[in-house]
This record gives sequence, C-alpha cells and structure tokens, in this order.
Amino acid sequence: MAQTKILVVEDDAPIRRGLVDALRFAGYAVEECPSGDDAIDRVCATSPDLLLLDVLLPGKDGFAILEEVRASHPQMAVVMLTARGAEEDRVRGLKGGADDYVVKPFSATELLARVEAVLRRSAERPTDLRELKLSDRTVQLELGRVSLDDGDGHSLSDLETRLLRYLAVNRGRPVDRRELLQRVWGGNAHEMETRAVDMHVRRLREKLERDAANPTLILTVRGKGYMLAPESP
Amino acid sequence: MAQTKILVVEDDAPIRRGLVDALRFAGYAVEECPSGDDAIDRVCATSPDLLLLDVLLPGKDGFAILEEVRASHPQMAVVMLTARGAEEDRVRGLKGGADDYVVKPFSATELLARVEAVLRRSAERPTDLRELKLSDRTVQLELGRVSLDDGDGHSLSDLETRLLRYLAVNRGRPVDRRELLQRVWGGNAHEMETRAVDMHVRRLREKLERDAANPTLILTVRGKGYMLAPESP
DNA sequence: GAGGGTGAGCAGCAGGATTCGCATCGCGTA
DNA sequence: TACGCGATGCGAATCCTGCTGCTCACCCTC
Repeated sequence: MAQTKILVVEDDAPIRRGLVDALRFAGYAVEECPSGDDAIDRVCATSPDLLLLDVLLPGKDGFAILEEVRASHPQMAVVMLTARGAEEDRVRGLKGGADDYVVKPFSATELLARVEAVLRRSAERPTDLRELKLSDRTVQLELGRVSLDDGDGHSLSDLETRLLRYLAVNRGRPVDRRELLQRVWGGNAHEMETRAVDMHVRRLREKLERDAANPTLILTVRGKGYMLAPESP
Repeated sequence: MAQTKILVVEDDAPIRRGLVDALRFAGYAVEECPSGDDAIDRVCATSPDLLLLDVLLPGKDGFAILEEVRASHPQMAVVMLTARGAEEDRVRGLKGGADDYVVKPFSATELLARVEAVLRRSAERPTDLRELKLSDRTVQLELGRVSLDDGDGHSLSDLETRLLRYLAVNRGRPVDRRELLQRVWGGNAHEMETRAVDMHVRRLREKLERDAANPTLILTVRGKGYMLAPESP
C-alpha cells in the first residue's frame, strides 16, 4: 500500500511546523493547510487517510469543518487538536464524529500514538463485507436481501442495508445514534431527529429478528445507541 | 504552549490599570473587564487560565460571578480581590470556591506571587485525563466505563465520572465535601446536603472497589473528606 | 475504661428526567 | 398506488439523584 497520507489543518505556523515534522519523521506523507476555509477543498483534493484538525481556527472553526467533512467523507479518520482545559470541546468533538483528540500542548510521542491508534482502528474495519451471518439467517449486503435458512426472506432498502453494514462493521461496539446519522446517512443528517434511527432499527429488526419485541441481534444499549450482537463462537 | 491568559474583573480604573500593567509586565496575556455584569460573557469568550475577580463590583458582585463561573468552568483558577479588613469576605470567597485571595491594597510582588502559586497548582492537575488505572481495573473517563482486567465491568453515570475525575486530578489529597460539591456539582450545590457526596462515593465504591466495605481506592479521611489513594509505585 | 458527640456507612425510597419502543401521519418518488 | 423515509406524540421502562433515618465507628474527655 502507498504511504499513509495525513492532512494537517492548523493556523499557527510554529505548531503546524512541529506537527508536520513529527509526522514526516514517523514516515507519513503530510500535507498542510493553514486556513480553515480551504480545509474542505484540500480534503477533497488530497483525500488523506487521516485529518488532523485544530479546533481553534480563524474563519471556519474545527467543528464546522468536521461536519462538512463527515457529510462528504463519512469514513475518514479525524483527530482533533483541542486547547488544554477546554473539556467541552473534546466532548463536542467526539460527539461530532471525531475519532480522537489530542490536547495542546502535546508531546510528539502522544500525538503519534493517537494517530497510529486511530489509523489502526480504521484499518481494522472490514470494508468489503458482502455477507453477514446472523444465527440462522444470512444477509447479502450487496443485494440487500435477508434469507432465512428455512426458506424465503425479506429485501432490505438501501438505507437499511447501509445501516446494517455499519453496525456489522462495528460489530460488538455500541454505536451512538449521532454517529449513525453521521456515518450512514451522511449529508445533512445533523439537522435530523435522532429518532429516525430508532425507526429504521425497528424496521430492520422486523426483518431480521426472530422476535422483534425481544431482539437478540440488534441490541439496544441504553444511553449509548445500538449494537450488533457479537458473533457467538 | 501559548501565553498564559488572565482576565481581570475590576471596576476601579486606576486599580485595574495597575493590575493589568503588573501582570503584563510579568509576561501574562491580560484581558480586562470593568463590569461585573459582563464578566461571565467575557469568561466564556476568552476562557482565561486564571480569573482575577474583585469582590466589590457595581451590578453583579464577585461572589455571584464566582458562583456562575464555577457552574460552567469548575476547573478555572480564580483569585479574589478583597478589601482590607473584610475578613468574612475571604472566608466566603474561599468557601465559594476561590483558589486564593489578595487583600487590597496589595503589592505587585504579592499579587504575582499568589497568581503564580495558583497557576502552578492548577497546572499540576492534568486536565486531559482519559484513563485511570486503579490496581486491576481501568476507568475510561471519556466513556464513563470501568473495565476489569479480567472481563466486563460497569458503566458510570455522568456525575460519577465527574466525581471520580476530580478525585483523580487531586489524587493523594483529601478533598473536602464542600469542595466536591462546588467543583463537581457546580451551580446551586451550596444548598445541598453534603451527604449527597457520601452517596455518590458509596456508589462509586460499589463499582470500583473489590470490597466496597473495605475501600482501598477511594479512602475516607475522617473530618477531611475523600481521597483517591495515591498511585502505588 | 465509659460515655457522649460527631462523622461516616448503609439501605430504601421517591421524584424527576431520560431514553426507548411503537403507532401513526404526511411527504415525495417511482 | 405502493413504497421508502422522516417527523411527532404518547406511554412505559429505566436510570439518576438526593433525601431520610438508622446504625456503626471513631475520637475525645472524664
């Protein structure tokens, strides 16, 4: 595989310098972008593997950029740089769909550790899921069909398929409704009710579960979201 | 790291002048605010590292401001300026959660000494705690999860997580119940029973301790409060 | 050592807030 | 018209949180 590419969006020149040097030294291909307003264009132009995004930027701020990036690149790995002490920034960042954050001032070691961890996680996600085995039924994800072992099944809508695929890719981890909206719906999902997710989970359950009232495949984790039950061995 | 930022809230122009000059001279970035009514907004807008707050202000007084600031920025370092002789103001200030106070009239040297001391203390508290290792279990403060090394664990409520974080940040020092109410609960916590703290400590213990009846992690220091046991080497 | 006073541990409870599930409706498109 | 999709509203379940009242442990004084 080609060299991993990282785009650094940071206005402060010395800090940017430090970031770029540290990442280059670690073997990454690094692009830099000093302005928040250009960030989206640069993301589209370079399509990096990971985006390192400062929260405090002149012009468009980090959260706005994150939102736009998520709309067009739902899968992109994003690490945010937040100021020390700004607790709520971190929460906001993570809720907004960042994969991790690093607190300024940071050590190069920590930065690299976080970046590597995020990249590893995003690499681990299987992207070529075609088939999903759930107890006694099989879902053909590219065809959007559920087939039961004992005969026929249902067909899934496009959205349902994408939702199920995302849950499958993150199998065993509860996925937040907001994250689902971000990653599955994409686009203008931020202005949607999160309850829309519930509806689709319900519809999925009706097609997948043996007893939709007592789900065993798509579990709800109170306060966290939904989770596809881990594969039983 | 960027310059340390201090917000000075003081109505008397000459005194404010003196404060600002002294602090600037010492190398701090200083913002000033002449009115008590704007103070909160300025705090939110500039998010300073330290707030220097006069008690006697036209409009909203220093204590009211302190209370509001504590509600939204429980970690912020606050030094109060009190008039000479107003003993009870100092007590009230410290009980209200100020970190220190300076008595007017003051010398620049004394002011700087106090400011530096408070900043040093608050710098010692790592604010970007994400993970807490307690003997054989790990607490993920971001997610509010306790996981035992040998399998599953519990999830912590929001309040529990904040409480534990505060104890962790002040690890090894017994923390007063009143201080906990101020810093963890924030807001209108002063009209609460301090026993509410006990309750939550108990609940934390039940989730954290191997034997909740004989705590080894969250220790009670009689007459002082609670303390997170210092890291064993 | 006895006794009183204070602080802390410990259920249990109840109000309130969240969160979920579900039924239903309306809208737009094929 | 059928279908997919999102919004809305309601009820139920669940959780969080602080209070009350009791007991127990500790400390101090006598």
